[in-house]
Formats: sequence, C-alpha cells, structure tokens
Amino acid sequence: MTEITRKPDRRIERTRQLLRDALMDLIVQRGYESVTVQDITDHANVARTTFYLHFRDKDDLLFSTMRDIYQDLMVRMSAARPETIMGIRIDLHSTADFEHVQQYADFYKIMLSEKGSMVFLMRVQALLAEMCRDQILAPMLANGGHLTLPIDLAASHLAWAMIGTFHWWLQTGMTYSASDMAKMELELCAGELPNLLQQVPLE
Amino acid sequence: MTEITRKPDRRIERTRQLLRDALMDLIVQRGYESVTVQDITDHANVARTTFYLHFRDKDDLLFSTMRDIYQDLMVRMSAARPETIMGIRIDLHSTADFEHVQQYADFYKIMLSEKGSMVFLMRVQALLAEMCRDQILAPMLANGGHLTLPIDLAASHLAWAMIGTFHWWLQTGMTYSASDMAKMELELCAGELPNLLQQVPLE
DNA sequence: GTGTTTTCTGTACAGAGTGTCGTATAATGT
DNA sequence: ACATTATACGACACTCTGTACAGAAAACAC
Repeated sequence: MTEITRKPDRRIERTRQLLRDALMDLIVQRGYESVTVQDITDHANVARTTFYLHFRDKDDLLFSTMRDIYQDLMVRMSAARPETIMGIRIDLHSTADFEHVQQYADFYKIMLSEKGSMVFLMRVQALLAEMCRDQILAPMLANGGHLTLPIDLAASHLAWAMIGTFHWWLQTGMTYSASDMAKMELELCAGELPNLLQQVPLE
Repeated sequence: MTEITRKPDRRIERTRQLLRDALMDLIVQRGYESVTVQDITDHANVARTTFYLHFRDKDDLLFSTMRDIYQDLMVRMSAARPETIMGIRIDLHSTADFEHVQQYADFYKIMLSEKGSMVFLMRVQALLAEMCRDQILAPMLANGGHLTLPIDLAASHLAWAMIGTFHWWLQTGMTYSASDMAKMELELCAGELPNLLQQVPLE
C-alpha cells in the first residue's frame, strides 16, 4: 500500500514466507519458547544469516506471522458484519471468531498453553478487547445502554473471557462445533452463568 | 510433615530462600524470561553451581516461589472463609483474592504482562479454576442451582475473568481498592455487564 | 569443644545459541 | 545482457547452560 512496498522482490517474499511457515510448523511441534532461530532457518532451508536480513529476532517473526493470520481474521469478520441491527452486532461473540480459532487450531492450542508466549497472548488480548469495546460495548452504550463500570474494564473482561473459552475448547479436544461454542460463550457472559451467580444472596 | 522433611539443614533453607528472593527481585526489575540463572545467583550472592544443587532450572525455582506465595494465599482464604452461608461463599470473588494480588502487586504486574511467563499464568489459571469450581459452583449446584453448561467450562471462565480483572487493575495503576475491585468483578460476571448484554435482541 | 557429615565455593569444560562481519555466489527486475 | 539486490557460507566474539571435581566452610551430633 505504501510506496515503499511497491517493489517486493520475489526472493524476499519467498524467504519471509518460508520463515513464517517454518515458525508455525515448529511451534506446533515443540512450542514457541524452545524453538531457536537455527531451527527455523534449518526447517525453512535458509541460511541463518538470512534470517537477520528480514527479522530482528524470533518475536519479530512472530509478529509478522500474526499480521498474516489476523489479516485473514479481519476478512472473516467483515464478512460476518451483516448480522447487525442498527450497527450493533446481534451475535455477541460471532461464530466467525471460533471458526478462525478452529482453522488455526494446532497453532492456538500450543500458543494458549504453557508452551506458548506471553507476548502473543497479550497482543491477542489487546486486540480482542479493542474489538469488544468498539464493536459491542460502545454501540450498545450509544443506543441507551447503561454502564457504571469503566468501559475498558468491561471490554478487557470480555476479551479474557473469550480467550478462556478458546483455551477450554482447544484443551478439551474441540468436541463442540464453532457455533456451539459461540452459544456457550453467550451463556457464560450473559445467560445461564450470571443467572446462577445472581441467585446467591449478595449481602 | 513427611519424615524426610524433618532435618532441614539451615544452609539449605537459607540458600533456597536467597534464591527465591533474588528471583522475585529480578522479575520485578527485568521480567521473567530475560532473567538468567547467573543473574539470580549473582544477586543472591551464591555460587552458580549451588543453584543446580537445589533446582533443576529457572522454572523449578519459580514453582518453589509460587508454593511460598500460595501458601500465604491459602492462609488468607481460610481466614476469609467465615463469610459463607450453608457452605456457599457469599462474596463471589472475595476481597481476599484482590488483597493478595495487592500484596504481591509488583510481582503480578510483571508476571501478568508480556514480560511474564506462560507457565506461571497457566498454573494460576488452573488453581483459580479449581477454586471457583469447588468453592463456588459445586456448592451452588448442590443447593438446587441449575447449569446446562459443563461445570469445568464455567469454572475456567470465572478463572480467566479473575485474571482479566487482576490484569486490568494492575496495568491501570491500581487506583481502586481491593474491595472496590471485588464489587466490580461481581458486576462484570453477574451484575451490570450481563444485564447490558442481555438487552441485545438475541435473534 | 572435637569430629563427622553435608553443603557451598571456585574453576574448568563442552555444548548450544545469538547477533554481526565480509566476501563470493546466485537470482531478480529492467 | 546488465546492474542490482538477496542469499549463502564461514568465521568471529559473546552469553548462557548444565555438569564435574576438589577443596573450603559451615552445620550437626555427641
């Protein structure tokens, strides 16, 4: 899009893609932290020195990989956008989110485990929180909804809740469908679970 | 308690405590992953070789540190236990949890950030989930509460929600008190937020 | 206190990984 | 075909790990 990106040498794109793919493969096999730059370049059939021509370090490559993945997610979410009323998403947590996780299940299963990366998790959390705030909470408040809690706290809460549901889904063998999980997510955040908890005498 | 633990040489306890303290200090200063065994032993004024006489690696030392910390938490929680009716905790999320986080705020602020450790996070999550299930959800269901969702999913959800609230609290400067946060947590899981979300037409 | 046991220290070592040089080689865009 | 640019290769200094061993120091038992 920028004028600098106008001449992408084939070799550059090819090498970077090889490295990104190698990282994905190796993360699935051995977890993130234990993968070394040497592993990546070996697996990609690229000289180790070449790695440093494109990325500062392993985290830098991970960010590049994430841009790839979330570009995909954004396309998905735009496609799912139609299900809104007056700009408010009908489905609190779209099945599109769970379908995305399903598509990269092997990757997320590792990254959302003790073999994953805190850097990755915090980026995902920030991304989801922003999404929850702008696409769910803000529109609701604009349409007369009421909230005394800080909106960023509520957004953060929903983001962590989503991560939690992803985590449970992935670690228990993904026996439910993406749309089942979206329904469950709703029950957890605004249905059955809050109802149960409200039964407790509060003072 | 076991017969093996009956003779703890002073030197052993002293060295281990020095190493645990050094780890805590260095985590606060530089984050978990970037701290090396050398850093720890230097800071503790202990020979590096000595480290390996007590701990397999850095994670092993971290677990030892966690046992220390959570022993403290358990004492706190037992003290807070009285606030129950028929075995059900009145306060869904006790202020004791937030007071514990407050006590180790410097530590948690780092560990629940991109400078933290996934191993740590997953252990905390598992601990909180178990606690939520056994001390909150299970008693409620035993007393006539209804839940079609898997109880472990609900417990996991609440655990992640707590971690999320801890995270938000720590990263936004801890301007609220522990009891304020406990109230907010309740509003997020079973009060204001679910009410807001339920206003959305669901089909 | 003395003697025995155990822990700690200091050094050394092999192994692995990192990040950065040049220089030669090969592929690319025009 | 040519100039440009990326890659390969070998080498380098550096850091960290985990283990081994012999001697010094501390704790324990009496």
